[in-house]
Amino acid sequence: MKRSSVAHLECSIARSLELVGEWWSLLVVREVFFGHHRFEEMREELGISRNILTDRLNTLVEGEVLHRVPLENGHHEYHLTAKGADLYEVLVAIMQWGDRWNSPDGPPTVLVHSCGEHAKPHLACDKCGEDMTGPTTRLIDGPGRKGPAKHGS
Amino acid sequence: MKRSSVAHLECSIARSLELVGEWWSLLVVREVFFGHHRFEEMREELGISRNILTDRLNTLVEGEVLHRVPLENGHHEYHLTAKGADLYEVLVAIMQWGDRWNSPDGPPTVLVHSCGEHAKPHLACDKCGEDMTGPTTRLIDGPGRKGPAKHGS
DNA sequence: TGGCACTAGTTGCGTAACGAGACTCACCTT
DNA sequence: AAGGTGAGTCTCGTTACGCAACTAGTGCCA
Repeated sequence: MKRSSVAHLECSIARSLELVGEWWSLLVVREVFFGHHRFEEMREELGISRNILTDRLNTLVEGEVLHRVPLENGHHEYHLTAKGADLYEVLVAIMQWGDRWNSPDGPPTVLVHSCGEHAKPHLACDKCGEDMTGPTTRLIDGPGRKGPAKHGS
Repeated sequence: MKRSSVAHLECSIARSLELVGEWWSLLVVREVFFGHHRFEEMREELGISRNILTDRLNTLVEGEVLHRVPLENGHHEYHLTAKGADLYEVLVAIMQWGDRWNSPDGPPTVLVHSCGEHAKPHLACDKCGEDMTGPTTRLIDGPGRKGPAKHGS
């Protein structure tokens, strides 16, 4: 049996994970964010096998998260597309969760904002600017739902 | 060979994925966020095999993302711990990315903020309140880094 | 131009993870 | 007592992953 697709779920989380939810995928994207654009660079940094890295890079290129930039010497580099760069918030959210719950000695890496502070980003409402934590929100069906109503409108 | 650990990476992203990065894990957490607390409920909703769901639930309980709440009839439910509830921002970030890039017909589910608007949450700096997109930030080493410096101090 | 090194893979093989369905076992219902 | 439901376990076949060895395309240097 092939690993199940989750495309039937009508859920943006499932659709995203279909593309970047495999083991290693988000870490490869992280490498590119950190400025490691070459195959061998990523391999040494992550300690991933060559064949797996090849597979993940191909998947990410097909999914338009990365694109290959040819170099003059016949080699090439992997760079983020706009879609890939937009994963920034996902990686930051995951990093912060790890900082809070899985880093007893403090965060290994800290974000600095252009305002000069060691900032902890948080989710804010783009309409009112207030904090958007779980209890302040609810879910409703959106225009992209084709199946039976799920969250009430 | 066992699937590689990524614990050596000294990275909160890697540590987080070590716990919730497996196939199905975040979708199981999503189910609990959506109010599906029972084994059969999640199984039917996700279409996941029983043995895999058993495994993922055990891993998430061990990792203190979920905990079992016993019911009077001998059964039990799975609920979020504080650590699990804190994954909210991660799931929202992933959902929004999917909304933007993988939902041509519009988002299947929409977040409504308590201010009454169909809001798109964004990352804001907790110090100055301004937007925190990639270009406005940089990374430096934090107190939890034990290995060689990586991002400069 | 033969030899060596570097980069970026590909191939083959062994092990671990996953998927489907059958089976178990406890409790509930009638 | 028979049947149904919830929550798993077991078995077995397929897929994914990890490693090491191999290949192919430069680049360099003598």
